[in-house]
Amino acid sequence: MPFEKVETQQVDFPALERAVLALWQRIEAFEKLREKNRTGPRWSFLDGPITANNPMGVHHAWGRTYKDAFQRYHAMNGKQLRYQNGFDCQGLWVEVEVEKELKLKSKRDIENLVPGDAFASIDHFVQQCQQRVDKFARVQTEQSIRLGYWMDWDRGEDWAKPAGERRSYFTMSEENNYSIWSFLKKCHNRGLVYRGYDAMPWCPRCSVGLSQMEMAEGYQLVAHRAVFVRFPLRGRVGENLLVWTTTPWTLSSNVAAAVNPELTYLKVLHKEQIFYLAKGAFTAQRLEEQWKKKEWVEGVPKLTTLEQHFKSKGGYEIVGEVKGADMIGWTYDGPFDELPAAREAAARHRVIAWKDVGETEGTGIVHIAPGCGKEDFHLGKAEGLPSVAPLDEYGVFQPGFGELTGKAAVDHSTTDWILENLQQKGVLFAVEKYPHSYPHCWRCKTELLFRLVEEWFIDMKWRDEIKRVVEQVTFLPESINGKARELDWLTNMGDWMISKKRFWGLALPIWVDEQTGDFEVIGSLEELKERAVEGWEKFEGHTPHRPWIDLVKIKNPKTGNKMSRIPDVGNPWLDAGIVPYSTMFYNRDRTDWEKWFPADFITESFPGQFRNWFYAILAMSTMMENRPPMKTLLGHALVRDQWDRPMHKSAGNSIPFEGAADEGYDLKDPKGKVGHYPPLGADLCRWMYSRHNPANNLDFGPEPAEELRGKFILKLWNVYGFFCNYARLDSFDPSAPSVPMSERTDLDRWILSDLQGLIRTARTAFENYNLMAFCLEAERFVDDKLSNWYVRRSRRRFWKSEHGTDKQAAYQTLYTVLMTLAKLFAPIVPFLTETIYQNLRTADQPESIHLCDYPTVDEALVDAELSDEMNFLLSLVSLGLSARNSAKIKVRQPLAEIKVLAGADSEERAAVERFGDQLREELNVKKVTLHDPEWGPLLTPEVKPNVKTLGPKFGSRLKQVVSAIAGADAAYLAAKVRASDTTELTLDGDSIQLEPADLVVSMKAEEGWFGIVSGDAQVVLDTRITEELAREGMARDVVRQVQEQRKEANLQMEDRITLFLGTESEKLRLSLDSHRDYIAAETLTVEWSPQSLTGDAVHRATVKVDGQALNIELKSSRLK
RNA sequence: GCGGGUAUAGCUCAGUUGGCUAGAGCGCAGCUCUGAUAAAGCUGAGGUCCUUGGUUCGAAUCCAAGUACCCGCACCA
Repeated sequence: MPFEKVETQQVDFPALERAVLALWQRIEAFEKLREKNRTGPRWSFLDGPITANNPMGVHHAWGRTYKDAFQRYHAMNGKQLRYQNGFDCQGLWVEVEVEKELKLKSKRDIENLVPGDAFASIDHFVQQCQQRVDKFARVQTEQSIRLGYWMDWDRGEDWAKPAGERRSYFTMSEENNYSIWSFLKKCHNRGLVYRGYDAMPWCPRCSVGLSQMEMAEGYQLVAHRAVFVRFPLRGRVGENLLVWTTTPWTLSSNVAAAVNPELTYLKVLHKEQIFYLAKGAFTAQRLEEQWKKKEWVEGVPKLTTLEQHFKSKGGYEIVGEVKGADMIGWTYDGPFDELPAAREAAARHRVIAWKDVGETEGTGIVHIAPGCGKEDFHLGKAEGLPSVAPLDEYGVFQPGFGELTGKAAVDHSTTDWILENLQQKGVLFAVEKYPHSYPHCWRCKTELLFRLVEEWFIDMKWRDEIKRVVEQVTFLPESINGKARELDWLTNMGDWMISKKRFWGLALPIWVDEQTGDFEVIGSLEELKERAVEGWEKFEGHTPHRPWIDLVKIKNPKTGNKMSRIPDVGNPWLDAGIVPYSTMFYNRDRTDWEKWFPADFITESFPGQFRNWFYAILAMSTMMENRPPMKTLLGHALVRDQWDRPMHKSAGNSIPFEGAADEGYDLKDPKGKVGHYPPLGADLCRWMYSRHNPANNLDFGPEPAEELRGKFILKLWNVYGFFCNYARLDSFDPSAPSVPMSERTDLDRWILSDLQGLIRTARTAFENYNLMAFCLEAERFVDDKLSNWYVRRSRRRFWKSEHGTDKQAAYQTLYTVLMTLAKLFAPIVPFLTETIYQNLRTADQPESIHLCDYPTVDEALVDAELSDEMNFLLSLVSLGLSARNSAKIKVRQPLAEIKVLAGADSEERAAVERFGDQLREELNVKKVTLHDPEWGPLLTPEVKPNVKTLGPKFGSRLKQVVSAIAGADAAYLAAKVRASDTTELTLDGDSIQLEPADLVVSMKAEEGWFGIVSGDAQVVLDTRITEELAREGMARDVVRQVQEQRKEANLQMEDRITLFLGTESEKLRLSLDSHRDYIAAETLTVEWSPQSLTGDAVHRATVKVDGQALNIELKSSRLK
């Protein structure tokens, strides 16, 4: 079976990949792989669900490459796998996109989609969400297939099935939702589910409260107008508290003012009024650090101290001090006491104590609005103060707030109105722009505000149980210390807010008796059916989503009252967190579940996940079974652009997956210039991801990609092409009997030995989830060892015309190496390796490389000694080339001799003896001599003064110092320098000190030789070029020029020629005459023409060899 | 503020349990090679392995402190 010719110019890798996809489909490669491993031992991978809300980007491909690579590796080792991909379906992110599509602006719009019919509206909206998920799940499926990700993907007819019956798992499936119900039931049985009334972070656009996890995502540095306002004290005429706030709208709901009892407060007299404020706050350089570090909002001036505020407003006088503790209980007039809603609070304004009040920001007196802040709420509760809740779910002032009613809290104009109003009342002391990090909705970027709401929580007081489970999991990569991060989160996290006042999501199975406040958690569909007293018929047949599930009512066994489901949907991390149970059908077949649980491996991008998915699966699994859901977790960092900036569609620096894989893409550089780039193909992306350190962000883009293509993909491809293109000419038969190792060359046995090392590295790397270690080693193997040494040194063995054992050995060796490499790399670059394999395989080998076994180490081929010796040889070659380079003699010019002084190591000497021929050829010398140390040194040190350093030290005495150095024993000085010792010299009776840097040591060889030293090894080259050597050098030049002309003449590699060489130069003629046979052999000349050739088919050129003109005329001898 | 991590060439990064003269790629400079050929290779310059102290025969590696950056948590008026 002949090999296909391999194109090595302009290879279209994406096209080859598409051909491989077609091949896989045609031969049903994936199905055959599953069948082959059907009864194998299990390897359980659990996919973290990808949000099916948009097309996948290149950043998703990192994790998916890992997922695929490890699965393929284990499959090649005969393991049985689940191959189940997951889609995350429910939640606000989908809702927001659907809102955009439908051009809806608020929750109100959603409920009015079908005018006047909230039920139908919600039903429609929920269906739209579901359809969006289906749409993008399909898109992502296609993209993943193109990436080469082998999963049990849904195909045509599968998409018509309910979500729960498809091949991939969908978190919107009934199985998933009801599994969460059983989790919540377990929590409830332990009394952990509770209803909380609290000031919660709230997004006024989405009309939804945010959990602690979500809060963390959305902090942004923004500047707000902060105000200093005075609260006149009651019963202390002319005296005021000075308070400060960055959210003026909350003043409308002021109830109290807090001071730190421990702090000292100043009485500042200003314009006949007394102002109280903390002593430390008066002169504090506010945000000094941030200003210095440039953590600032552009255009915002530097903050001034409070003292400066007073100065600039007409001066001040400090007239006394008072302890914070002594201020407790004072009463004051609030800024908006005239509002009806503030009536109750107005009567009770007083100064309260709060130990957390500081004096580095603000005034040391904190305005407390229990309806507008978490701390405020808890303080108010503790102090028995009323709460004023000013905002509705859209962040708009409710009735009772006078002119504020109907205004949105975060509107600029609302703040304007408030400031003006305070000004009119004469209580506004100062306004400033204040930059600070403020929470925003992570989804829609709207500024959050705090609102008093009722939400549902899981009490996380059982966090220690989760921690014990976490202890059993291996977190990788080690350097990011994932376990510590997870434990840290578990220590600090608050209770889990599981409710969302939205539409598309898990229906929280909480039914409430509104009259008594009793509530129940339903744990399954069956339980609900049993308990249902109303609405079941209408609900039956629907998925447990709004609005249908809301129709079902149950009865409170205590009171007989009807109980209704709370309208809230669930936090989406519940959806993703239950998948170790739901996707393995925990509630359906516990035995089967046990076979796959816990997962051997999960991998996701780590930023955020320690409080999201990792947290959710760990917490939920602890509650369900008190067991870790996975054994090993591999996290990876983020994909950035090639300039290390975050990728953003809007910045023009994100790369769509299709662009990277097939279509090419545009990219805007930091200067704003847009460039168009060709596609990379999936394998190149996969290799980029696999070779990268998962702990570090990856800078993805055309430049790093090109670099890798050049140094790895193309190198491998060129070697493969080299092999095939010669093997087909020679009709090499891979199934012919193998040449015994004893008859193979050292070079053959060396590359095979090092190949075993690479196999070992590969296996260790895959087992330890450290692909980088393997890929970097693989690059070195392909580049340095295979391409740059083995193939280069072996080329002539392939070219020669006779078909002897040596040629067969070379073919067999390279064939083995290529086949093995293809299998080693197959899990990482499945397309390229399949292409190579398909061309190399024989009929008796499996149809696809992915049906092959992963290579194992053959200890019989390992020869550590040979590897060491070869390494030394490589360093000698490098030394020799370096010597030639320094002596300015090009490699083409042959030289008479090289002498090598090896180190004390006997292996090094052995290497010189063993590989003398290699050294001779590679360095183009006639003779290699191993120098015996007993014959004396090859090189002697020569020490020169370093006048640059000596000049400043010795000034006018420099000349004397220089001659003293010249007079000293060079070997002694050199030894001192080598030992980094100070040298002492006597100069006119004085002793002078010379530092190592004052002396420049070089190693000199005897006349006519040029030497170089590296560690213990020394190499000297005979640089004397005799007439004969010069002639030979010229002959080699002639060969090269003729070859060049062959190429110019468009001759084929194997074409024979008739050649005429004409020159006026006597030297050149002599060279030609004495090397005629050599030139003929190298250039495939079968006939020498004594005179100028004639005819159209003659290719003519005049070139220069050694400065002399040479006429080259040649023609293909076929045309004769 | 609390906790964790990192700091190696101009840039991006490797560097296994402490062990030769600390490496690669890109970039830069100078070359070479030419039947893998619109490919490839070599050589060179460039290092306070963040700083200081400690442990050790020996530290880029281990320990402590400091500095800078990154991440996580808490983020407040």
